[in-house]
Amino acid sequence: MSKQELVVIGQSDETGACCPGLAFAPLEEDQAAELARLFKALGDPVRLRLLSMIASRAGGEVCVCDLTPAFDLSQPTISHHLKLLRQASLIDCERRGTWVYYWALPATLDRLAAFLTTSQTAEATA
Amino acid sequence: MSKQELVVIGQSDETGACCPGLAFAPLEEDQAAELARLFKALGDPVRLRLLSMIASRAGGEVCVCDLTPAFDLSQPTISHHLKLLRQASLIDCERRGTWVYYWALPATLDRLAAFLTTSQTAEATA
DNA sequence: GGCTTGCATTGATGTCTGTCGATACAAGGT
DNA sequence: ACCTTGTATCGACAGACATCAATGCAAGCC
Repeated sequence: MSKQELVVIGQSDETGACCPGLAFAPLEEDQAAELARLFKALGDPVRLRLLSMIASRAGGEVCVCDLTPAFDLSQPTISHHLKLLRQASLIDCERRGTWVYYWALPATLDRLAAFLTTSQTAEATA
Repeated sequence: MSKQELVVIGQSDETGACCPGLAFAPLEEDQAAELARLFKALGDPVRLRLLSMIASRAGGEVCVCDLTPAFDLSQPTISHHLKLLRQASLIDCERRGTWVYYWALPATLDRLAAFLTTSQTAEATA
């Protein structure tokens, strides 16, 4: 166990447990729309790589200037993908001086993970 | 950075642990493409509802004739979405007499859930 | 001030995708 | 054999999306 320093960012959706999990009850229409929006954000290889690069970063933050050169794509395209990830509350960013830094929002990721998990877990107390 | 080449995409199903999890290492390009394909299948509200209706079904199976009338969409459209879910290995089906029955494939769901989970779990034995 | 660099936004374009009607196929009943 | 019903496939079309070049904006530096 390393001192993981899990930050628990001031996350948006309070409980996060919007729905009982895919395998336990049919989705309501609005929940399906909301979740589909999030999964759609994950449904692109560039965004998945961006997100993994950000989420797996040691310090928890990545400068855009480190992300862009890792792809064979134009700078506006990377910026566009980062925006979509941000709109899905999967990442957030802050400008510090000249550079902009991105970090992952684990709450949203864990919420999606919980939704997909088919085996019953204890945390479904909501 | 030399022996970076071990690709290990041989697997596909069974164990499911294709990659160490989004928060623990940047994705390889092939892995990102493969996972994006799966998430894209989840990135539609109709498919999410279909999948949850199938996965949460008591007997484990649902007849298409029970799925189609639950939507305000044409029968070919539902059939199309079911095909996409099947191509993502999220569900499978079998024809029995006149009707076709669908069931969920938890392995793929759990694989995606594990990939999204940000906290370290014991099963990361790969 | 003016110049340079890092990143976001805009506008355009080609491709992908969700949807439908029409049709084909499969199986059971007559 | 024929008809009926359940499901999949085909072809077409409108809207969404990924991508780029051009431009805008913010911040540091001369």
